Amino acid sequence: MTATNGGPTGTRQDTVAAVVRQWQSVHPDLDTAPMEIIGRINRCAALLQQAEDAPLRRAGLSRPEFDLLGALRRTGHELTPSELARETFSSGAAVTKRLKLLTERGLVERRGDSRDRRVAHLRLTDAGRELVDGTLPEQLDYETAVLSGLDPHRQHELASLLGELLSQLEGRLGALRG
Amino acid sequence: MTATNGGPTGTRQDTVAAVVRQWQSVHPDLDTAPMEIIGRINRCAALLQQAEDAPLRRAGLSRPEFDLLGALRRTGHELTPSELARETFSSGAAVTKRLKLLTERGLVERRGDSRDRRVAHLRLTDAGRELVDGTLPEQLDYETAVLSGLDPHRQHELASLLGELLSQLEGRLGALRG
DNA sequence: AGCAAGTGTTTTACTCGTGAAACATCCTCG
DNA sequence: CGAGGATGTTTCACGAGTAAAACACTTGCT
Repeated sequence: MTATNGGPTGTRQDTVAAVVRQWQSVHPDLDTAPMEIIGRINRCAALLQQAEDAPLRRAGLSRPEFDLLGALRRTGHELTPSELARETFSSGAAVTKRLKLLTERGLVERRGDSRDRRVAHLRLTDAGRELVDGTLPEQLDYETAVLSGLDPHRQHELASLLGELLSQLEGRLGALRG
Repeated sequence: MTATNGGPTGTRQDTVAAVVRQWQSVHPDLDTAPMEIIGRINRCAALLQQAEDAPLRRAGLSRPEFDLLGALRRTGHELTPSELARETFSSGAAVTKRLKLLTERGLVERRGDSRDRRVAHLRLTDAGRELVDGTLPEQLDYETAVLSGLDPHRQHELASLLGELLSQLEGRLGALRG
């Protein structure tokens, strides 16, 4: 009955596998393979977001906020709101809101462009940079721990496959039309 | 300068790789390996959610709504609101709201338990079941197309690694404490 | 110069999800 | 039997994101 599994390597079943099995038994004709990737990515993302953000929350930051600060830190120079939106994959409106909060908290400073008075330039304050630099190592340690159930070889393999998928998606999406 | 890459296999770089490179150059001491998995999972999930839901939206359903209907369909029997919440990994409040809309749309029916008058039992109406059965194949076809950039062998590999990661996460998360 | 079109940013109105409290009902045990 | 606590579900108040409109400014054209 449980024939799809590779072998008795002690691998406990994940919830997505169970869901897929249910669908198979209701619609044996359907090719449910995509669920095993997409369903798992979604579920992993959800679980990781819950777990992963613990060190960030301790620093009083949400992940989107940290992403914004991180973009400023890692690029090493000022960014405009629209650049921040691109860099963090969020909408301009969301960036505006976050910037408002983060500047109020003194983590980010705003400077108007002298030539073009529409645009703003954002940079980290000292406090902001210290917060990022202090939080990032903890965050990475925590993420390392979260992933430690997978041995290094598999982690590398997974990272590489995800990279391939992602670069395909980033290149091709938008070309597809439902 | 660009030494970490495996080889010139023609693989276009994904955005996460670029972000990781930036961090490396700012903090060469940090182990950024987890980002290559977690960052990519998050980014894939975001991209997939945008793309992937096209056939669902045509059916007038959001993904959470479809997940709810799908849970009823694939289990094949009635479910209570709390079972639906568990099954779709969402909060009870969210399930209540979705059920309200879906029953108003005539896709789901509610029946009170005769013994315990607190609990409700939900089932698909004929219209609901037809909608699920009509939409799922299109959805799967679409997902297949979205993933088609990866050859079948790699898809299988990826699914399997994600399954391992997910079952680790589902088992271990909560045991970790930031 | 001065207007139209374009671009960068913010505001607005709205949707959706959440946790906590409220509500309804059941169960247990004195 | 009836109070107290547990359990299933819904309501409430709120936070966060979005698309589209509004706003502010620049640029190019005549």
